Amino acid sequence: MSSSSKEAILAAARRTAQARGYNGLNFRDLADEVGIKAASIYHHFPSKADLGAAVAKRYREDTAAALDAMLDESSDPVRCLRQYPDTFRKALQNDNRMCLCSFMAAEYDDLPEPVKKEVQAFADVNVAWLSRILSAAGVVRAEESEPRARAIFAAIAGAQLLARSRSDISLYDALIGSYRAAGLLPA
Amino acid sequence: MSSSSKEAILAAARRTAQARGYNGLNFRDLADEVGIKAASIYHHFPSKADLGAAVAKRYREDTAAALDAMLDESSDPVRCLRQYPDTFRKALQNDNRMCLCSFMAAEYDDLPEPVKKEVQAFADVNVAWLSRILSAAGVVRAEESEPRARAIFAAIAGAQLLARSRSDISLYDALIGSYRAAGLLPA
DNA sequence: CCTATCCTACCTAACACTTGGTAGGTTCGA
DNA sequence: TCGAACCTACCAAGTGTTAGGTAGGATAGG
Repeated sequence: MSSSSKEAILAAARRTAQARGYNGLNFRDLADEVGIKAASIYHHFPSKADLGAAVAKRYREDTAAALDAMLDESSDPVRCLRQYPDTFRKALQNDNRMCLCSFMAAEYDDLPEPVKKEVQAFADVNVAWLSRILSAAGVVRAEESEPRARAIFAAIAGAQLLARSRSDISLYDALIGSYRAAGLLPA
Repeated sequence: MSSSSKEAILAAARRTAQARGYNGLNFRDLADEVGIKAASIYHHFPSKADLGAAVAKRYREDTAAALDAMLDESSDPVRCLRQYPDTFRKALQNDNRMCLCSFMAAEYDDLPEPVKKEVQAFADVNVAWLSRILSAAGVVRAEESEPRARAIFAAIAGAQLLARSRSDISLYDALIGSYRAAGLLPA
């Protein structure tokens, strides 16, 4: 298959970057994981910056697809809103990993320009989706749905970060519970 | 002065780590900033891990002192609660930097054990302070003050992260405003 | 049908550079 | 004269990246 190695590189890079960030990526380890040599990665990606951008782009696309699939499964926006935190929970379940773009947000100063763009695009996808759902659910006034979407996105990213720093997924669950109790998320 | 270089190293390391993380620290650049040679840092800190732990410890102590000073200035807990987000805002104002321990929470997998401990201790300090203030303010039931404190801490860290990824401090302000509007923070 | 050519996907081997860390000095004030 | 504070000079490991090569399949010309 023409793309099997390329896909394997993308997948391995995503896994690593969700644990060690963009700066934690290196061609030798990546190549080892895929079963090829470091130099061969250049056949698929012209530079580390390009690889990083490709990984972030794919991550965003996958997330967008997952969110849309959630909508397809249930047209009840409140149900979708309840399920949303699970998308971030999955990363923690996966060996205490975190959202790729949260990590990259921290690394922002060191990021090549195209990667920065992708990080922002990821946030946009999430906020747009949340905003739509909030509107549909009617839990906030129309003009408040986007600010609220942003607040929810930021708060959940923060919860994931804190839970990661304690390797404690039950802390994540508790934080989401507190967000609901406080009224940030619908109870 | 016996400690002037040591203090200068700590200060420079903190500045760098708030922009590039623990992995972004390196002895040569650090030494340049302080005006000494890289090897001389080893006179003050036996290893990078020790330096990292010392920086995080000092960061926590400084934060604890600042929070206590806030309490001294005003005994009104609601007022303190309103001021709390400013401590995170300052980092953003300082060249789009972020909380040292949020960055290190992302880098968690790569952190030496003593540094991990300090990262957790920093969160503990913040949560304990917030919890005390929330109790004093009586904005939540007593048994909810600690969970709520955690939720506030996590949410604010997330807001800082998102604002950083856009180099947009007004986004941070807007997020804090949304937290208040949603009821996570007292209005 | 055979052969020359080309392309894809990979390889080995090296490059220049950065990293944390060490060995062994020198300087200088108490 | 002793030790704190700093130095020069180095090392081994790891980094992104490049040069140049090879195996094997597709393709086209005779």
